[in-house]
Amino acid sequence: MINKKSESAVSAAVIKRLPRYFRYLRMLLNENKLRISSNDLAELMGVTASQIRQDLNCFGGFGQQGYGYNVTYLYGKISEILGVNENYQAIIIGAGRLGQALAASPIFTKRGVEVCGLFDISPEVIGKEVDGKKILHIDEVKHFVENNVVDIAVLTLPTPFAEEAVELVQSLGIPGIWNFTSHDMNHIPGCTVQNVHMGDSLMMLCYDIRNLDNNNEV
Amino acid sequence: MINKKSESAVSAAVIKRLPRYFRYLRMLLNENKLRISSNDLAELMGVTASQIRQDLNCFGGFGQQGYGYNVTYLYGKISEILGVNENYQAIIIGAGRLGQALAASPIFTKRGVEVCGLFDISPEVIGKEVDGKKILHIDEVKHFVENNVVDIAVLTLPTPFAEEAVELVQSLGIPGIWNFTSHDMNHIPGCTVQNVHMGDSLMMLCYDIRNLDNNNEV
DNA sequence: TAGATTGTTAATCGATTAACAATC
DNA sequence: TAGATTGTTAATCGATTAACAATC
Repeated sequence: MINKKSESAVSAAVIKRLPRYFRYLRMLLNENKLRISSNDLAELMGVTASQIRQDLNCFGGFGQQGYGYNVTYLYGKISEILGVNENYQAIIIGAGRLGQALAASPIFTKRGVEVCGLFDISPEVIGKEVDGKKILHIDEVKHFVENNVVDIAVLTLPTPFAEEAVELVQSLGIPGIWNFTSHDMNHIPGCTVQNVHMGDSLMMLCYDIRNLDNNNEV
Repeated sequence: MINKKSESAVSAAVIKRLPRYFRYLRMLLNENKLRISSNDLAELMGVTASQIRQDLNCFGGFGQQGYGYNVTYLYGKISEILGVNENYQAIIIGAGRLGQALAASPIFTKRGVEVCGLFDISPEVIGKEVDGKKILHIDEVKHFVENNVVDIAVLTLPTPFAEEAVELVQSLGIPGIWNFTSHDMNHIPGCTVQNVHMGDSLMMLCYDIRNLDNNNEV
């Protein structure tokens, strides 16, 4: 059983780093590294050992003085914290190129999430099979959610339909929204949202390129 | 001409917020709002007016006392800062479902970036046209880059090939990497990198769902 | 036991917010 | 001019880093 050390929520700054720990620990496991100190992990990841120890201690003492951290154990704990073993079920709303790409990729299964349905409005894609699942008409989603547990709605439809989709997801009582549109979604009552905002990432890249070697005049 | 106010670089925390300002200002323009105060914008975006004024002042005084900000002018300035008018050229390395989805989406053009080439190794996709551009064999990329200005390499190939791809991009002298693999890319000499890490986003979503209503026992 | 390394407290640093003088 | 709102300095808050006592 995992409990936060206190009643106070763990800060977003810490949560944001957990998936990265998860990735590095998985890598260590693949290399059959069974033990690692905060110092060695810090060097590997390019962060401070202090930060690693502080971060992990938000959730409990996973290490052992004089020894370090057992990689298998720590990986398991972080998986638990991140809900990797919860077998969350996701539906994809908007089965265009992006929705289909995600459905066919290992991104979900690698993290213990299962895609259980795809929905769209376009007759061109409805009925098509992606990764063994048929794309259904969005009108069927209500019936589907009533008969299946759905934890996550992946929004891969065009941005102009984002607001509409949020209302639908809310009305269906799906707790998690994974938002790929460029529509800002914050504070949706009853839902928790992760905004991917790929466009923002591209713009930051452009900023960085432009400012690479002090060439900051126009 | 845009200059940072001092020689010191603007903090990453500020840069990360610029695309969001860009989005909101575009929205205001679409609504024919020609003028906005930091207070009104703050309310709209759910941040403090102080933060907005501080952020903008990293780049210059774009407002006017007693009046506020001219939306058209401010949008132009932020576009300039983010390099929207630089007409950056991107090639997509890995023209699978995700690469094709991005190439066919408006994500690039909306931000003034142009996709000038797609590359892959799979005979199944080579020769195929996406958004009017033919997918070429990766062996042709060197020749292509020698004859075309390329600012950005979009890495949409499977993670196991990420390291190889980085070396290639580096050797070609492409300054910007937009990384969609789950391979961590930091401190690549000569390159600036933006990691999308969609998987991390999905994991944070799972964490949030699991911790929605204090259900933090396993 | 001695050495190593954690867990945790204290110090530092940076980012956010508040306040207000400058000024349109 | 008076009112409004910025640009900017000062105060607060939170996050990161350093230090070290606890302990395996």
